[in-house]
Amino acid sequence: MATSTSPSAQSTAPAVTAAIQVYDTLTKTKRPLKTVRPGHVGIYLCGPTVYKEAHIGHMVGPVIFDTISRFLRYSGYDVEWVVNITDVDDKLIAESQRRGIPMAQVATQMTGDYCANLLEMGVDQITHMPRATENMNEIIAFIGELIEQGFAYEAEGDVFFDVARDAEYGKLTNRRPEDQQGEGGKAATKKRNPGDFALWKTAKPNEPAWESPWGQGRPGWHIECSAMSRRLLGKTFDIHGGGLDLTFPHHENEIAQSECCHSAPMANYWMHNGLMRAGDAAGKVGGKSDRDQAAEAGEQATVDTKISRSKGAGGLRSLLSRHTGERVRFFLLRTHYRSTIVFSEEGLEEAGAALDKFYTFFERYERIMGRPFYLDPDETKEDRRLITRRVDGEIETAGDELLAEVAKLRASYLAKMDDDFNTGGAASDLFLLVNTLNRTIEQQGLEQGKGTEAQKAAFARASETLRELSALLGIFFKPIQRGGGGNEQALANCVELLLTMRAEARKNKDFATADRIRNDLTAAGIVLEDRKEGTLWKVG
RNA sequence: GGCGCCGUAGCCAAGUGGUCUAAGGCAGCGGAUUGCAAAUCCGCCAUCCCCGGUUCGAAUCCGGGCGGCGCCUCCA
Repeated sequence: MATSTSPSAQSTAPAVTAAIQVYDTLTKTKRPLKTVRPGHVGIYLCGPTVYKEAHIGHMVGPVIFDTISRFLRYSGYDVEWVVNITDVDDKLIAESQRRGIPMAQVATQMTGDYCANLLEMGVDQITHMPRATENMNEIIAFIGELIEQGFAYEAEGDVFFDVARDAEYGKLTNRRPEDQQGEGGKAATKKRNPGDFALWKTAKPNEPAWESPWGQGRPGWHIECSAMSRRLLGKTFDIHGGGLDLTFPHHENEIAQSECCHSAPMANYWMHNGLMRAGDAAGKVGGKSDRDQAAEAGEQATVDTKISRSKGAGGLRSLLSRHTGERVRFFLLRTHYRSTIVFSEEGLEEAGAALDKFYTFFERYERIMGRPFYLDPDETKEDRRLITRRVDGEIETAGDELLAEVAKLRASYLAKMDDDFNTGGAASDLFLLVNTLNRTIEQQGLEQGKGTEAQKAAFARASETLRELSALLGIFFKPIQRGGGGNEQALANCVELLLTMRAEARKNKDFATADRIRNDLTAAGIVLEDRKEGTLWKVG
């Protein structure tokens, strides 16, 4: 496969890399990314309906698209990424009635929860987060245009999209309305065809409602995405994303609305991430089989709490109390975004064990270089979005063996990212990179201060590449938290005291005492590491 | 019933026509190092669900099985 990752090709190439391949669900093909506007990528990702706290399944899309955004920006694109917030919908109304508070309050609370979780996961690339209720004029106007063009009709205060008028309807998921088994739902009697879907729903008493040409009501689910994507990204934009479960009916209907209205493609690439499922049972996390199981169990509690108790996959908040956001993010990115991810506590633990390899290296780096591997927060706060550009990360090997190897790994890593954002494959190169770095430390005795200046410089440059590449996955930005609270100094003093005692015991070959101190410290959560230069400890 | 996806070592997982007698991680096993450990380094650990076909050549393409999963219900 042709890539432009060789150093010589890069230096003369334009700012934007032409080698990025994207898989498109609509055409079922992988093809080079060609954007509507040169150097600019518009991405629309279907966001959450904010009626309940988020679970881990809701993070899959944001994490992968955050990573894609980073990679595109790094590759020279100006990225505009929209994630919508659905803050008006049947479930929101139900939740507000159950809790006896206004729908808007539920939405605000849950949007806050969602955003807090995003930040915890390192998702900070989003450009716009438009809310449906703040785009009513746009939505109503869009519906009006569809009616005007004959693609939609009004029926007793409801407005439906007329599927029969769209010759291409069903092209995304390869289905025809007449093959479907559904009977059209509650509003079936008002519809011309069972497959017609609501653009506008007339309000029942005591429901939130907006004024429209068809009376008081609220928008249907799909129309907000057509209206808001047009407002922010234009009639035709580059990438539309979402979970695989949204292909039908949601995305199919978005395509119908937007493409009938504009006689133009809605998005040039449709990207769908795989769903997450629970490890011990069938069904995706939060999905149908979960709901069925909960129903069968006759639980009083809502279906979603049942999921959290039975699968351990419930509220993100509790998950993030057991695992760092970085760990969860890495767990998600180790699998290709189009694959199903099987959720399990063990899988998360394993991701953590893998990350420890890097954390250990960062400590070695600090001992050698005398400064943290992580960038100073002040250095990154201005533009944490982009640590470096692809072209700036090119390595001058200057005949150095280490740098030559690092350059090779970097090229391999970038080639995998170029190929439909293969984060799992790319991550493997990160492990090879850290292994190379560790080997260099061993061979050159860098921790004993033995290396030459040139060797140290090469090591520093190679480490810089590790930071550059890991930043693309959105990991290793901030120091990991070890120890806790304001007692850190006191803890350190106590441990140092015990280490002094142990050192004396070892000097006297009193290994029984030395081992007892180490074992008891281990039991207390302090892990020791004896080195030539002295004993290191950390809260493990 | 219709439309799709998936099946690679004990586990997770990349690869989707030759460089694959198949990456990487976790676990495990040998060795170096260590007073013993830990960490690190070196080494070991799979012929790709089954059967048939296409091809000079298949984990990769086609057909048929078996097994798992999703959508067709306003679920990311």
